[in-house]
Amino acid sequence: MEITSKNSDIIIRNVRDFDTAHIFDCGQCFRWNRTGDNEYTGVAAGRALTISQNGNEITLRDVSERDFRDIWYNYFDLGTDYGAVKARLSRDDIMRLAAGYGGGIRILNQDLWETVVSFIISASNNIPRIKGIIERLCCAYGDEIVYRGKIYRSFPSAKRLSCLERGDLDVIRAGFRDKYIIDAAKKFADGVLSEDALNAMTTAEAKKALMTVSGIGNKVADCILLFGLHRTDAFPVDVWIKRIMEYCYFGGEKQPIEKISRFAEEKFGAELGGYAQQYLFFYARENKIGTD
DNA sequence: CACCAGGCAAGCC
DNA sequence: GGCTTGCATGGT
Repeated sequence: MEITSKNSDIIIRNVRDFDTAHIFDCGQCFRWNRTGDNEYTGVAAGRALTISQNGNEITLRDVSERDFRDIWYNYFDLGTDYGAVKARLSRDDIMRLAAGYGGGIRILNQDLWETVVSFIISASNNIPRIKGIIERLCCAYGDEIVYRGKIYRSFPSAKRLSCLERGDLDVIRAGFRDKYIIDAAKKFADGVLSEDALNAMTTAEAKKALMTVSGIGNKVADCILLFGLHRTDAFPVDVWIKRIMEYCYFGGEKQPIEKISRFAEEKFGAELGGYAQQYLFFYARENKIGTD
């Protein structure tokens, strides 16, 4: 992997295990949209970015070297060897298939607060609508970001949302989830929960702490652990994972979620669970496993 | 137009 | 402690 700066772009050559279509469509993030051939534009960490890919060459448009080093390198998890992750997972035949199919997936290092709210919104919802609600939330309460002549909006802070009153979230049409967002905002703004404190905890402790927020249950907590705290031992079991696990590992027979979680823990272990989950989720959704 | 979506909390027994 | 039900809204 070689990183160079050209005009105001950052170019990454000979990148391996990186595919924007896989990364942005494996269900981990909600603020990236296709804006052209092999091109996506999104907002993260208070910055907007257009990224395009041509084979194993990546271009980040109008980005300073400083922002690349301080923000995007880590955001795209460029320091992790996904080839090694896939090699270890591929000792299992099913995982070899899934990891081959979504071979360019990377688990982004996203903002904790944004993942907290995003996955609270995800409960009993579909992905297009989740994206719409989050976009309306940012438009209503995020800060303006000007990038390449267009206006984008940052994800609003916990402090900003914590002082909202009942009804202020009507405009985002989040349904019954609006009260959960406010509850989470108050806990994070007051410091009852904080990233530093959560980072100091074991995964099990952090999960328990997250679940004190109304609207964060078992599954949403696992998503926050994996996507917001980068705990790759977390293995969120949603309807898609449940279906593909039943289909692949249980002869198509229905299983309780708890049993699937235990099976994954034993099979993938603490180090590979989260990665396995992403490859399976992408494979299941792209191939509509279990929907007919 | 039903059905259901990356579930959860509250209310039951 | 396990099981059932209501929840807002809109995508398919």
